[in-house]
Amino acid sequence: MTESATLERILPGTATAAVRERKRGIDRVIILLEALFRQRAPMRVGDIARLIGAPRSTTYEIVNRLLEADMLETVGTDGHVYFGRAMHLFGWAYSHHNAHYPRIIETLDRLAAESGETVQLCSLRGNKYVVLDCRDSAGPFRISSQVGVEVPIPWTASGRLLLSHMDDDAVRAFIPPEDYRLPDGRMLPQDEFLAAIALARQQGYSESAALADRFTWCLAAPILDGRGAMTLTLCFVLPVDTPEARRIELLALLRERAASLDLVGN
Amino acid sequence: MTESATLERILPGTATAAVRERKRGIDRVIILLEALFRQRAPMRVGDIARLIGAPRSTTYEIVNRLLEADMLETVGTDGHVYFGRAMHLFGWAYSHHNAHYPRIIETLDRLAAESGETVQLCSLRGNKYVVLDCRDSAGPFRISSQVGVEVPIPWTASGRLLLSHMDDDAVRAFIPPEDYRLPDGRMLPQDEFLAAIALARQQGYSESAALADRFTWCLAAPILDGRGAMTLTLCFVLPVDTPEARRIELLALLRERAASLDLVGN
DNA sequence: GCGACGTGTCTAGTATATCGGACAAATAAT
DNA sequence: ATTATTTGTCCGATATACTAGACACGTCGC
Repeated sequence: MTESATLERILPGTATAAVRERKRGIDRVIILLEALFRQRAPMRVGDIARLIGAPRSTTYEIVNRLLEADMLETVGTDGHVYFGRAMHLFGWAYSHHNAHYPRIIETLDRLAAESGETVQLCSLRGNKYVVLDCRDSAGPFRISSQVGVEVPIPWTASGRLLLSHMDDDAVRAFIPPEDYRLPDGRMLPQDEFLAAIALARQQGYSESAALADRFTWCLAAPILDGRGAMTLTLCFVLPVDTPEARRIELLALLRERAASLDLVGN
Repeated sequence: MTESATLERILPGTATAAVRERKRGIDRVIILLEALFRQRAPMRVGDIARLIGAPRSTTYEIVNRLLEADMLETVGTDGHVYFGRAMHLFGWAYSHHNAHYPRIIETLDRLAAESGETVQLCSLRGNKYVVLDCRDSAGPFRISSQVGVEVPIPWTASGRLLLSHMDDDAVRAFIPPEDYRLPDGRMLPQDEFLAAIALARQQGYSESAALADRFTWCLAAPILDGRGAMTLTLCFVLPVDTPEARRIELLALLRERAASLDLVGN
Protein backbone atom coordinates (compact mmCIF):
# COMPACT_ATOMS: atom_id res chain seq x y z
CA MET A 1 0.00 0.00 0.00
CA THR A 2 2.64 2.48 1.06
CA GLU A 3 4.80 0.87 -1.51
CA SER A 4 2.42 1.34 -4.39
CA ALA A 5 1.56 4.84 -3.22
CA THR A 6 5.25 5.69 -3.30
CA LEU A 7 5.63 4.10 -6.65
CA GLU A 8 2.75 6.12 -7.96
CA ARG A 9 4.35 9.31 -6.63
CA ILE A 10 7.70 8.53 -8.22
CA LEU A 11 6.40 7.24 -11.49
CA PRO A 12 3.15 9.09 -12.09
CA GLY A 13 0.90 7.36 -14.56
CA THR A 14 2.53 3.99 -14.18
CA ALA A 15 -0.66 2.42 -12.99
CA THR A 16 -2.64 3.82 -15.87
CA ALA A 17 0.11 3.19 -18.41
CA ALA A 18 0.01 -0.48 -17.61
CA VAL A 19 -3.72 -0.56 -18.22
CA ARG A 20 -3.93 -4.21 -18.95
CA GLU A 21 -7.57 -4.61 -18.25
CA ARG A 22 -8.98 -7.85 -17.05
CA LYS A 23 -10.62 -9.90 -19.77
CA ARG A 24 -12.88 -12.92 -19.90
CA GLY A 25 -11.45 -16.31 -20.64
CA ILE A 26 -13.68 -16.70 -23.66
CA ASP A 27 -12.33 -13.47 -25.12
CA ARG A 28 -8.79 -14.57 -24.48
CA VAL A 29 -9.50 -17.84 -26.25
CA ILE A 30 -10.88 -16.12 -29.31
CA ILE A 31 -7.98 -13.68 -29.45
CA LEU A 32 -5.50 -16.49 -28.92
CA LEU A 33 -6.87 -18.66 -31.70
CA GLU A 34 -7.01 -15.75 -34.09
CA ALA A 35 -3.43 -14.80 -33.26
CA LEU A 36 -2.23 -18.36 -33.75
CA PHE A 37 -4.00 -18.43 -37.08
CA ARG A 38 -2.36 -15.23 -38.25
CA GLN A 39 1.02 -16.51 -37.17
CA ARG A 40 0.48 -19.67 -39.22
CA ALA A 41 3.04 -21.51 -37.15
CA PRO A 42 3.28 -23.20 -33.76
CA MET A 43 4.16 -20.82 -30.94
CA ARG A 44 5.47 -21.06 -27.41
CA VAL A 45 3.19 -20.08 -24.58
CA GLY A 46 5.37 -17.17 -23.54
CA ASP A 47 5.32 -15.74 -27.04
CA ILE A 48 1.59 -16.14 -27.27
CA ALA A 49 1.16 -14.28 -24.00
CA ARG A 50 3.25 -11.39 -25.27
CA LEU A 51 1.55 -11.34 -28.64
CA ILE A 52 -1.99 -11.21 -27.32
CA GLY A 53 -1.13 -9.02 -24.36
CA ALA A 54 -2.31 -11.49 -21.73
CA PRO A 55 -0.66 -12.35 -18.43
CA ARG A 56 1.55 -15.38 -18.60
CA SER A 57 -0.30 -17.22 -15.89
CA THR A 58 -3.60 -16.69 -17.66
CA THR A 59 -2.16 -17.83 -20.94
CA TYR A 60 -0.83 -21.04 -19.44
CA GLU A 61 -4.20 -21.69 -17.87
CA ILE A 62 -6.06 -21.22 -21.14
CA VAL A 63 -3.58 -23.07 -23.32
CA ASN A 64 -3.63 -26.05 -21.00
CA ARG A 65 -7.41 -26.17 -21.05
CA LEU A 66 -7.45 -25.99 -24.84
CA LEU A 67 -4.83 -28.73 -25.02
CA GLU A 68 -7.05 -30.93 -22.87
CA ALA A 69 -9.92 -30.28 -25.23
CA ASP A 70 -7.79 -31.14 -28.27
CA MET A 71 -8.42 -27.72 -29.73
CA LEU A 72 -4.68 -27.15 -29.47
CA GLU A 73 -1.89 -29.67 -29.50
CA THR A 74 1.78 -29.58 -28.62
CA VAL A 75 4.21 -29.57 -31.51
CA GLY A 76 7.74 -30.81 -31.01
CA THR A 77 9.46 -31.00 -27.70
CA ASP A 78 10.08 -27.40 -26.71
CA GLY A 79 6.65 -26.24 -25.75
CA HIS A 80 5.27 -25.09 -29.08
CA VAL A 81 1.53 -25.40 -29.55
CA TYR A 82 -0.71 -25.20 -32.60
CA PHE A 83 -4.23 -26.08 -33.59
CA GLY A 84 -5.39 -29.55 -32.61
CA ARG A 85 -7.46 -32.33 -34.02
CA ALA A 86 -10.73 -31.00 -32.68
CA MET A 87 -10.32 -27.96 -34.90
CA HIS A 88 -9.96 -30.18 -37.91
CA LEU A 89 -13.16 -31.97 -37.03
CA PHE A 90 -15.11 -28.79 -36.30
CA GLY A 91 -13.89 -27.29 -39.56
CA TRP A 92 -14.84 -30.43 -41.40
CA ALA A 93 -18.29 -30.24 -39.86
CA TYR A 94 -18.60 -26.64 -41.02
CA SER A 95 -17.64 -27.46 -44.59
CA HIS A 96 -19.70 -30.55 -44.94
CA HIS A 97 -22.79 -29.09 -43.36
CA ASN A 98 -23.51 -27.99 -46.88
CA ALA A 99 -24.20 -31.43 -48.32
CA HIS A 100 -22.90 -30.27 -51.67
CA TYR A 101 -19.49 -29.38 -50.38
CA PRO A 102 -17.89 -32.63 -51.53
CA ARG A 103 -19.13 -31.89 -55.05
CA ILE A 104 -17.65 -28.42 -54.86
CA ILE A 105 -14.28 -29.79 -53.81
CA GLU A 106 -14.41 -32.41 -56.53
CA THR A 107 -15.05 -29.66 -59.06
CA LEU A 108 -12.15 -27.66 -57.66
CA ASP A 109 -9.89 -30.67 -58.04
CA ARG A 110 -11.02 -31.41 -61.57
CA LEU A 111 -10.68 -27.82 -62.72
CA ALA A 112 -7.15 -27.72 -61.37
CA ALA A 113 -6.21 -31.09 -62.84
CA GLU A 114 -7.64 -30.35 -66.28
CA SER A 115 -6.33 -26.82 -66.59
CA GLY A 116 -3.10 -27.02 -64.66
CA GLU A 117 -3.87 -23.54 -63.34
CA THR A 118 -4.39 -22.23 -59.84
CA VAL A 119 -8.03 -22.53 -58.78
CA GLN A 120 -9.62 -21.08 -55.66
CA LEU A 121 -12.85 -21.38 -53.73
CA CYS A 122 -13.62 -17.93 -52.37
CA SER A 123 -16.02 -16.27 -50.02
CA LEU A 124 -16.42 -13.37 -47.63
CA ARG A 125 -15.56 -13.19 -43.96
CA GLY A 126 -17.07 -10.10 -42.49
CA ASN A 127 -16.19 -7.29 -44.89
CA LYS A 128 -13.10 -9.00 -46.21
CA TYR A 129 -12.46 -11.54 -48.93
CA VAL A 130 -10.99 -14.93 -48.04
CA VAL A 131 -9.83 -17.99 -49.90
CA LEU A 132 -11.53 -21.05 -48.41
CA ASP A 133 -9.56 -23.62 -50.34
CA CYS A 134 -7.30 -23.74 -53.34
CA ARG A 135 -5.35 -25.92 -55.72
CA ASP A 136 -2.08 -24.38 -56.80
CA SER A 137 -0.87 -24.64 -60.34
CA ALA A 138 1.97 -27.09 -60.77
CA GLY A 139 3.90 -25.00 -63.23
CA PRO A 140 7.44 -23.74 -62.61
CA PHE A 141 6.16 -20.24 -61.92
CA ARG A 142 3.46 -21.23 -59.57
CA ILE A 143 1.01 -18.64 -58.41
CA SER A 144 -0.02 -19.77 -55.00
CA SER A 145 -2.47 -18.28 -52.59
CA GLN A 146 -2.85 -18.53 -48.85
CA VAL A 147 -6.04 -19.98 -47.53
CA GLY A 148 -7.67 -17.80 -44.93
CA VAL A 149 -5.76 -14.59 -45.42
CA GLU A 150 -8.16 -11.69 -45.43
CA VAL A 151 -7.95 -9.31 -48.35
CA PRO A 152 -9.87 -6.10 -49.09
CA ILE A 153 -12.82 -6.93 -51.29
CA PRO A 154 -12.08 -4.32 -53.99
CA TRP A 155 -8.79 -6.05 -54.75
CA THR A 156 -10.50 -9.14 -56.07
CA ALA A 157 -12.59 -10.26 -59.01
CA SER A 158 -14.60 -12.58 -56.82
CA GLY A 159 -15.40 -9.70 -54.51
CA ARG A 160 -17.37 -8.01 -57.27
CA LEU A 161 -19.58 -11.04 -57.57
CA LEU A 162 -19.94 -11.61 -53.87
CA LEU A 163 -21.32 -8.08 -53.41
CA SER A 164 -23.68 -8.26 -56.35
CA HIS A 165 -26.70 -8.76 -54.13
CA MET A 166 -26.11 -5.35 -52.52
CA ASP A 167 -27.25 -2.01 -53.84
CA ASP A 168 -24.81 0.88 -54.16
CA ASP A 169 -25.58 2.35 -50.76
CA ALA A 170 -25.12 -0.96 -49.05
CA VAL A 171 -21.76 -1.42 -50.73
CA ARG A 172 -20.69 2.09 -49.77
CA ALA A 173 -21.57 1.35 -46.16
CA PHE A 174 -19.95 -2.06 -46.23
CA ILE A 175 -16.49 -1.35 -47.60
CA PRO A 176 -14.05 0.57 -45.37
CA PRO A 177 -12.61 3.54 -47.29
CA GLU A 178 -9.04 2.36 -46.90
CA ASP A 179 -9.87 -0.88 -48.71
CA TYR A 180 -10.06 1.03 -51.99
CA ARG A 181 -6.33 1.61 -51.83
CA LEU A 182 -4.73 -1.07 -53.98
CA PRO A 183 -1.46 -2.75 -53.02
CA ASP A 184 0.46 -0.56 -55.45
CA GLY A 185 -0.87 2.59 -53.80
CA ARG A 186 -3.43 3.55 -56.44
CA MET A 187 -6.87 4.45 -55.20
CA LEU A 188 -9.69 2.59 -56.94
CA PRO A 189 -12.48 5.12 -57.51
CA GLN A 190 -15.62 4.03 -55.72
CA ASP A 191 -17.78 4.66 -58.80
CA GLU A 192 -15.58 2.39 -60.83
CA PHE A 193 -15.94 -0.33 -58.22
CA LEU A 194 -19.72 0.06 -58.10
CA ALA A 195 -19.85 -0.13 -61.89
CA ALA A 196 -17.73 -3.27 -61.81
CA ILE A 197 -20.15 -4.85 -59.36
CA ALA A 198 -23.08 -3.98 -61.60
CA LEU A 199 -21.25 -5.47 -64.57
CA ALA A 200 -20.46 -8.64 -62.65
CA ARG A 201 -24.11 -8.96 -61.63
CA GLN A 202 -25.24 -8.55 -65.23
CA GLN A 203 -22.64 -10.85 -66.78
CA GLY A 204 -22.73 -13.53 -64.15
CA TYR A 205 -18.96 -13.57 -63.94
CA SER A 206 -16.11 -11.23 -63.14
CA GLU A 207 -12.70 -10.70 -64.60
CA SER A 208 -9.86 -8.52 -63.44
CA ALA A 209 -6.31 -7.96 -64.54
CA ALA A 210 -3.40 -6.76 -62.44
CA LEU A 211 -5.63 -5.78 -59.56
CA ALA A 212 -4.22 -7.36 -56.42
CA ASP A 213 -0.82 -7.60 -58.06
CA ARG A 214 0.77 -6.93 -61.44
CA PHE A 215 1.21 -10.55 -62.41
CA THR A 216 -2.21 -12.11 -62.24
CA TRP A 217 -5.39 -12.23 -64.24
CA CYS A 218 -8.37 -13.46 -62.28
CA LEU A 219 -11.55 -15.08 -63.54
CA ALA A 220 -14.38 -15.63 -61.11
CA ALA A 221 -17.77 -17.34 -61.41
CA PRO A 222 -20.44 -17.67 -58.75
CA ILE A 223 -21.93 -20.74 -57.10
CA LEU A 224 -25.52 -19.98 -56.17
CA ASP A 225 -26.85 -21.37 -52.95
CA GLY A 226 -30.35 -22.65 -52.33
CA ARG A 227 -31.81 -19.16 -52.16
CA GLY A 228 -30.04 -17.90 -55.26
CA ALA A 229 -27.50 -15.87 -53.30
CA MET A 230 -23.85 -15.78 -54.28
CA THR A 231 -21.93 -16.75 -51.19
CA LEU A 232 -19.18 -18.72 -52.91
CA THR A 233 -17.16 -18.24 -56.06
CA LEU A 234 -14.80 -20.37 -58.07
CA CYS A 235 -11.83 -18.49 -59.39
CA PHE A 236 -8.92 -19.01 -61.78
CA VAL A 237 -5.73 -17.14 -60.96
CA LEU A 238 -3.82 -16.93 -64.24
CA PRO A 239 -0.50 -15.41 -65.21
CA VAL A 240 -1.33 -12.01 -66.65
CA ASP A 241 0.23 -12.92 -70.00
CA THR A 242 -2.13 -15.83 -70.62
CA PRO A 243 -3.28 -15.60 -74.27
CA GLU A 244 -6.78 -14.30 -74.77
CA ALA A 245 -7.98 -17.45 -76.51
CA ARG A 246 -6.91 -19.51 -73.53
CA ARG A 247 -8.59 -17.11 -71.10
CA ILE A 248 -11.85 -17.32 -73.01
CA GLU A 249 -11.65 -21.07 -73.01
CA LEU A 250 -10.96 -21.20 -69.28
CA LEU A 251 -13.71 -18.71 -68.51
CA ALA A 252 -16.23 -20.85 -70.35
CA LEU A 253 -15.05 -23.93 -68.47
CA LEU A 254 -15.19 -22.13 -65.15
CA ARG A 255 -18.69 -20.76 -65.73
CA GLU A 256 -20.01 -24.11 -66.83
CA ARG A 257 -18.61 -25.94 -63.83
CA ALA A 258 -19.69 -23.27 -61.37
CA ALA A 259 -23.20 -23.24 -62.82
CA SER A 260 -23.39 -27.02 -62.47
CA LEU A 261 -22.92 -26.56 -58.74
CA ASP A 262 -25.80 -24.13 -58.32
CA LEU A 263 -28.35 -25.33 -55.85
CA VAL A 264 -31.25 -23.40 -57.34
CA GLY A 265 -33.11 -25.41 -59.96
CA ASN A 266 -30.91 -28.21 -58.66
CA MET B 1 -20.12 -46.61 -21.57
CA THR B 2 -17.36 -45.83 -24.00
CA GLU B 3 -18.84 -42.68 -25.37
CA SER B 4 -19.36 -40.91 -22.12
CA ALA B 5 -16.01 -42.10 -20.83
CA THR B 6 -14.28 -40.30 -23.65
CA LEU B 7 -16.58 -37.38 -23.28
CA GLU B 8 -15.69 -37.21 -19.64
CA ARG B 9 -12.02 -36.94 -20.57
CA ILE B 10 -12.64 -34.00 -22.85
CA LEU B 11 -15.57 -32.52 -21.05
CA PRO B 12 -15.13 -33.06 -17.36
CA GLY B 13 -18.38 -32.67 -15.53
CA THR B 14 -20.73 -33.58 -18.32
CA ALA B 15 -21.76 -36.87 -16.79
CA THR B 16 -22.83 -35.12 -13.61
CA ALA B 17 -25.04 -32.72 -15.52
CA ALA B 18 -27.63 -33.03 -12.79
CA VAL B 19 -25.48 -30.87 -10.54
CA ARG B 20 -25.84 -27.38 -11.87
CA GLU B 21 -22.64 -25.74 -10.74
CA ARG B 22 -21.17 -22.49 -11.90
CA LYS B 23 -18.66 -22.98 -14.70
CA ARG B 24 -16.10 -20.91 -16.57
CA GLY B 25 -16.97 -19.47 -19.95
CA ILE B 26 -14.08 -21.32 -21.55
CA ASP B 27 -15.39 -24.63 -20.27
CA ARG B 28 -18.85 -23.83 -21.54
CA VAL B 29 -17.41 -23.01 -24.93
CA ILE B 30 -15.57 -26.31 -25.16
CA ILE B 31 -18.59 -28.29 -24.04
CA LEU B 32 -20.81 -26.38 -26.42
CA LEU B 33 -18.62 -26.96 -29.46
CA GLU B 34 -18.22 -30.63 -28.67
CA ALA B 35 -21.98 -31.01 -28.22
CA LEU B 36 -22.65 -29.26 -31.51
CA PHE B 37 -20.17 -31.55 -33.20
CA ARG B 38 -21.78 -34.67 -31.83
CA GLN B 39 -25.18 -33.42 -32.89
CA ARG B 40 -23.88 -32.91 -36.44
CA ALA B 41 -26.62 -30.44 -37.18
CA PRO B 42 -27.47 -26.82 -36.47
CA MET B 43 -29.21 -26.28 -33.14
CA ARG B 44 -31.24 -23.57 -31.49
CA VAL B 45 -29.84 -21.81 -28.50
CA GLY B 46 -32.48 -23.11 -26.14
CA ASP B 47 -31.77 -26.69 -27.16
CA ILE B 48 -28.05 -26.17 -26.76
CA ALA B 49 -28.60 -24.82 -23.26
CA ARG B 50 -30.63 -27.87 -22.31
CA LEU B 51 -28.20 -30.28 -23.92
CA ILE B 52 -25.11 -28.94 -22.22
CA GLY B 53 -26.84 -28.20 -18.95
CA ALA B 54 -26.06 -24.48 -18.97
CA PRO B 55 -28.31 -21.60 -17.98
CA ARG B 56 -30.10 -20.05 -20.91
CA SER B 57 -28.76 -16.60 -20.24
CA THR B 58 -25.21 -17.88 -20.18
CA THR B 59 -25.72 -19.85 -23.34
CA TYR B 60 -27.03 -16.81 -25.19
CA GLU B 61 -24.07 -14.79 -23.99
CA ILE B 62 -21.57 -17.37 -25.19
CA VAL B 63 -23.26 -18.16 -28.46
CA ASN B 64 -23.44 -14.48 -29.32
CA ARG B 65 -19.76 -14.02 -28.59
CA LEU B 66 -18.87 -17.01 -30.73
CA LEU B 67 -21.06 -15.70 -33.53
CA GLU B 68 -19.17 -12.42 -33.38
CA ALA B 69 -15.92 -14.32 -33.66
CA ASP B 70 -17.19 -16.32 -36.64
CA MET B 71 -16.61 -19.54 -34.77
CA LEU B 72 -20.34 -20.12 -35.04
CA GLU B 73 -22.78 -18.85 -37.62
CA THR B 74 -26.52 -18.66 -37.88
CA VAL B 75 -28.20 -21.14 -40.17
CA GLY B 76 -31.58 -20.40 -41.61
CA THR B 77 -34.02 -17.94 -40.13
CA ASP B 78 -35.23 -19.55 -36.94
CA GLY B 79 -32.27 -19.17 -34.69
CA HIS B 80 -30.27 -22.27 -35.54
CA VAL B 81 -26.50 -22.00 -35.18
CA TYR B 82 -23.67 -24.20 -36.37
CA PHE B 83 -19.93 -24.00 -36.83
CA GLY B 84 -18.67 -20.89 -38.62
CA ARG B 85 -16.04 -19.99 -41.11
CA ALA B 86 -13.33 -19.44 -38.52
CA MET B 87 -13.54 -23.13 -37.65
CA HIS B 88 -12.95 -24.04 -41.25
CA LEU B 89 -9.87 -21.87 -41.35
CA PHE B 90 -8.50 -23.15 -38.03
CA GLY B 91 -9.09 -26.70 -39.15
CA TRP B 92 -7.39 -26.00 -42.43
CA ALA B 93 -4.45 -24.57 -40.55
CA TYR B 94 -4.27 -27.72 -38.44
CA SER B 95 -4.30 -30.04 -41.44
CA HIS B 96 -1.87 -28.10 -43.52
CA HIS B 97 0.59 -27.50 -40.75
CA ASN B 98 1.97 -30.81 -41.87
CA ALA B 99 3.36 -29.63 -45.18
CA HIS B 100 2.73 -33.06 -46.64
CA TYR B 101 -0.97 -32.99 -45.95
CA PRO B 102 -1.88 -31.91 -49.50
CA ARG B 103 0.03 -34.94 -50.79
CA ILE B 104 -1.85 -37.18 -48.41
CA ILE B 105 -5.19 -35.83 -49.57
CA GLU B 106 -4.15 -36.19 -53.18
CA THR B 107 -3.26 -39.81 -52.52
CA LEU B 108 -6.62 -40.34 -50.82
CA ASP B 109 -8.37 -38.90 -53.86
CA ARG B 110 -6.38 -40.99 -56.32
CA LEU B 111 -6.86 -44.21 -54.41
CA ALA B 112 -10.59 -43.59 -54.32
CA ALA B 113 -10.77 -42.62 -57.97
CA GLU B 114 -8.69 -45.55 -59.21
CA SER B 115 -10.28 -48.22 -57.05
CA GLY B 116 -13.83 -46.96 -56.77
CA GLU B 117 -13.79 -48.15 -53.16
CA THR B 118 -14.24 -46.30 -49.89
CA VAL B 119 -10.92 -44.94 -48.61
CA GLN B 120 -10.27 -43.36 -45.23
CA LEU B 121 -7.55 -41.38 -43.52
CA CYS B 122 -7.51 -42.52 -39.90
CA SER B 123 -5.90 -41.57 -36.63
CA LEU B 124 -6.40 -41.61 -32.89
CA ARG B 125 -8.07 -39.06 -30.69
CA GLY B 126 -7.32 -39.82 -27.09
CA ASN B 127 -7.94 -43.54 -26.68
CA LYS B 128 -10.43 -43.73 -29.52
CA TYR B 129 -10.13 -44.19 -33.24
CA VAL B 130 -11.37 -41.46 -35.57
CA VAL B 131 -11.72 -41.00 -39.31
CA LEU B 132 -10.08 -37.71 -40.29
CA ASP B 133 -11.25 -37.71 -43.88
CA CYS B 134 -12.73 -40.13 -46.35
CA ARG B 135 -13.84 -40.71 -49.90
CA ASP B 136 -16.92 -42.85 -50.17
CA SER B 137 -17.26 -45.46 -52.85
CA ALA B 138 -19.65 -44.50 -55.61
CA GLY B 139 -21.22 -47.93 -56.00
CA PRO B 140 -24.90 -48.66 -55.47
CA PHE B 141 -24.21 -50.31 -52.13
CA ARG B 142 -22.00 -47.61 -50.80
CA ILE B 143 -20.19 -48.12 -47.57
CA SER B 144 -19.83 -44.71 -46.08
CA SER B 145 -18.16 -43.61 -42.92
CA GLN B 146 -18.62 -40.62 -40.69
CA VAL B 147 -15.70 -38.32 -40.23
CA GLY B 148 -14.97 -37.58 -36.61
CA VAL B 149 -17.06 -40.24 -34.94
CA GLU B 150 -15.06 -41.89 -32.20
CA VAL B 151 -14.87 -45.66 -32.26
CA PRO B 152 -13.23 -48.12 -29.85
CA ILE B 153 -9.77 -48.93 -31.16
CA PRO B 154 -10.18 -52.76 -31.02
CA TRP B 155 -13.00 -52.51 -33.56
CA THR B 156 -10.68 -51.33 -36.30
CA ALA B 157 -7.87 -52.62 -38.47
CA SER B 158 -6.14 -49.25 -38.40
CA GLY B 159 -6.22 -49.29 -34.62
CA ARG B 160 -3.88 -52.29 -34.59
CA LEU B 161 -1.34 -50.31 -36.54
CA LEU B 162 -1.79 -47.11 -34.59
CA LEU B 163 -0.96 -48.93 -31.34
CA SER B 164 2.01 -50.79 -32.74
CA HIS B 165 4.50 -48.49 -31.04
CA MET B 166 3.18 -49.57 -27.62
CA ASP B 167 4.19 -52.64 -25.65
CA ASP B 168 1.58 -54.99 -24.26
CA ASP B 169 1.36 -53.30 -20.88
CA ALA B 170 0.91 -49.90 -22.41
CA VAL B 171 -1.91 -51.21 -24.58
CA ARG B 172 -3.57 -52.87 -21.59
CA ALA B 173 -3.45 -49.59 -19.73
CA PHE B 174 -4.61 -47.58 -22.71
CA ILE B 175 -7.72 -49.44 -23.84
CA PRO B 176 -10.78 -49.23 -21.58
CA PRO B 177 -12.06 -52.77 -20.87
CA GLU B 178 -15.48 -52.07 -22.34
CA ASP B 179 -13.91 -51.26 -25.70
CA TYR B 180 -13.20 -54.93 -26.27
CA ARG B 181 -16.90 -55.57 -26.61
CA LEU B 182 -17.67 -55.60 -30.32
CA PRO B 183 -20.87 -54.11 -31.74
CA ASP B 184 -22.42 -57.56 -32.05
CA GLY B 185 -21.86 -58.23 -28.37
CA ARG B 186 -18.89 -60.58 -28.69
CA MET B 187 -15.93 -59.90 -26.43
CA LEU B 188 -12.62 -59.71 -28.23
CA PRO B 189 -10.06 -61.51 -26.04
CA GLN B 190 -7.31 -59.13 -25.01
CA ASP B 191 -4.61 -61.63 -25.93
CA GLU B 192 -6.00 -61.90 -29.40
CA PHE B 193 -5.93 -58.15 -29.75
CA LEU B 194 -2.35 -57.93 -28.50
CA ALA B 195 -1.34 -60.63 -30.95
CA ALA B 196 -3.05 -58.76 -33.76
CA ILE B 197 -1.09 -55.63 -32.87
CA ALA B 198 2.16 -57.60 -32.92
CA LEU B 199 1.24 -59.04 -36.29
CA ALA B 200 0.40 -55.61 -37.68
CA ARG B 201 3.71 -54.29 -36.41
CA GLN B 202 5.59 -57.12 -38.06
CA GLN B 203 3.70 -57.06 -41.37
CA GLY B 204 3.47 -53.31 -41.71
CA TYR B 205 -0.21 -53.53 -42.50
CA SER B 206 -3.41 -54.74 -40.92
CA GLU B 207 -6.43 -56.54 -42.22
CA SER B 208 -9.69 -57.36 -40.54
CA ALA B 209 -12.95 -58.90 -41.62
CA ALA B 210 -16.37 -58.42 -40.11
CA LEU B 211 -15.02 -56.66 -37.08
CA ALA B 212 -16.89 -53.40 -36.65
CA ASP B 213 -19.78 -54.83 -38.66
CA ARG B 214 -20.59 -57.97 -40.61
CA PHE B 215 -20.40 -56.38 -44.02
CA THR B 216 -16.95 -54.90 -44.28
CA TRP B 217 -13.39 -56.02 -44.87
CA CYS B 218 -10.83 -53.43 -43.88
CA LEU B 219 -7.29 -53.00 -45.14
CA ALA B 220 -5.04 -50.52 -43.39
CA ALA B 221 -1.51 -49.30 -44.07
CA PRO B 222 0.51 -46.80 -42.04
CA ILE B 223 1.92 -43.42 -42.99
CA LEU B 224 5.09 -42.86 -41.01
CA ASP B 225 5.81 -39.38 -39.75
CA GLY B 226 9.21 -37.75 -39.54
CA ARG B 227 10.17 -39.73 -36.44
CA GLY B 228 9.01 -43.05 -37.82
CA ALA B 229 5.88 -43.15 -35.68
CA MET B 230 2.56 -44.33 -37.07
CA THR B 231 0.11 -41.55 -36.35
CA LEU B 232 -1.93 -41.84 -39.54
CA THR B 233 -3.21 -44.72 -41.58
CA LEU B 234 -4.78 -45.11 -44.97
CA CYS B 235 -7.56 -47.62 -45.07
CA PHE B 236 -9.78 -49.38 -47.62
CA VAL B 237 -13.25 -50.31 -46.46
CA LEU B 238 -14.40 -53.10 -48.76
CA PRO B 239 -17.55 -55.17 -49.00
CA VAL B 240 -16.82 -58.38 -47.13
CA ASP B 241 -17.45 -60.47 -50.24
CA THR B 242 -14.70 -58.81 -52.26
CA PRO B 243 -12.80 -61.59 -54.06
CA GLU B 244 -9.44 -62.45 -52.57
CA ALA B 245 -7.54 -61.61 -55.74
CA ARG B 246 -8.99 -58.13 -55.69
CA ARG B 247 -8.20 -57.69 -52.02
CA ILE B 248 -4.59 -58.67 -52.58
CA GLU B 249 -4.34 -56.24 -55.45
CA LEU B 250 -5.84 -53.41 -53.41
CA LEU B 251 -3.66 -54.16 -50.42
CA ALA B 252 -0.55 -53.90 -52.57
CA LEU B 253 -1.77 -50.61 -54.02
CA LEU B 254 -2.59 -49.26 -50.58
CA ARG B 255 0.76 -50.24 -49.09
CA GLU B 256 2.67 -48.77 -51.99
CA ARG B 257 0.84 -45.45 -51.83
CA ALA B 258 1.02 -45.21 -48.05
CA ALA B 259 4.74 -45.96 -48.10
CA SER B 260 5.28 -43.22 -50.68
CA LEU B 261 3.92 -40.76 -48.14
CA ASP B 262 6.33 -41.74 -45.39
CA LEU B 263 8.39 -38.85 -44.18
CA VAL B 264 11.30 -40.94 -42.97
CA GLY B 265 13.96 -41.59 -45.52
CA ASN B 266 12.62 -38.81 -47.67
C1' DG C 1 31.53 -19.14 -11.32
C1' DC C 2 27.90 -15.48 -12.08
C1' DG C 3 24.00 -12.86 -13.82
C1' DA C 4 20.28 -12.49 -17.13
C1' DC C 5 16.63 -14.61 -19.00
C1' DG C 6 12.74 -17.88 -19.98
C1' DT C 7 9.68 -21.59 -18.36
C1' DG C 8 6.12 -23.81 -15.87
C1' DT C 9 3.53 -24.00 -11.40
C1' DC C 10 1.20 -22.03 -7.40
C1' DT C 11 -1.31 -18.78 -4.37
C1' DA C 12 -4.21 -15.08 -2.52
C1' DG C 13 -7.23 -11.18 -3.46
C1' DT C 14 -10.51 -8.66 -5.98
C1' DA C 15 -12.75 -7.12 -10.24
C1' DT C 16 -16.27 -9.25 -12.67
C1' DA C 17 -18.41 -13.05 -15.32
C1' DT C 18 -21.84 -16.10 -14.43
C1' DC C 19 -26.32 -17.20 -12.86
C1' DG C 20 -31.25 -17.09 -11.49
C1' DG C 21 -35.03 -14.99 -12.32
C1' DA C 22 -38.04 -11.52 -14.32
C1' DC C 23 -39.78 -9.58 -18.52
C1' DA C 24 -42.22 -8.72 -23.07
C1' DA C 25 -42.90 -10.63 -27.45
C1' DA C 26 -43.51 -14.26 -30.35
C1' DT C 27 -45.41 -19.25 -31.28
C1' DA C 28 -47.75 -23.21 -30.29
C1' DA C 29 -51.40 -25.76 -28.29
C1' DT C 30 -56.09 -26.26 -26.59
C1' DA D 1 -59.77 -16.58 -27.39
C1' DT D 2 -57.10 -18.44 -23.74
C1' DT D 3 -53.41 -20.88 -22.06
C1' DA D 4 -48.93 -22.76 -22.26
C1' DT D 5 -44.16 -22.62 -24.17
C1' DT D 6 -40.42 -20.70 -26.01
C1' DT D 7 -37.38 -16.80 -27.35
C1' DG D 8 -34.28 -13.15 -26.72
C1' DT D 9 -32.85 -9.50 -23.46
C1' DC D 10 -31.82 -7.41 -19.15
C1' DC D 11 -30.26 -6.86 -14.21
C1' DG D 12 -28.47 -7.26 -9.44
C1' DA D 13 -25.88 -10.35 -6.34
C1' DT D 14 -22.10 -13.21 -5.37
C1' DA D 15 -19.10 -17.14 -6.29
C1' DT D 16 -14.97 -17.30 -8.62
C1' DA D 17 -11.92 -16.68 -12.69
C1' DC D 18 -8.40 -13.84 -13.71
C1' DT D 19 -4.44 -11.44 -12.42
C1' DA D 20 -0.02 -10.05 -10.18
C1' DG D 21 3.66 -11.77 -8.20
C1' DA D 22 6.65 -15.12 -6.18
C1' DC D 23 8.97 -19.45 -6.70
C1' DA D 24 12.13 -23.24 -8.25
C1' DC D 25 14.25 -24.80 -12.11
C1' DG D 26 16.71 -24.99 -16.51
C1' DT D 27 19.65 -22.60 -19.97
C1' DC D 28 21.99 -19.66 -21.92
C1' DG D 29 26.48 -16.36 -22.49
C1' DC D 30 30.75 -15.05 -20.68
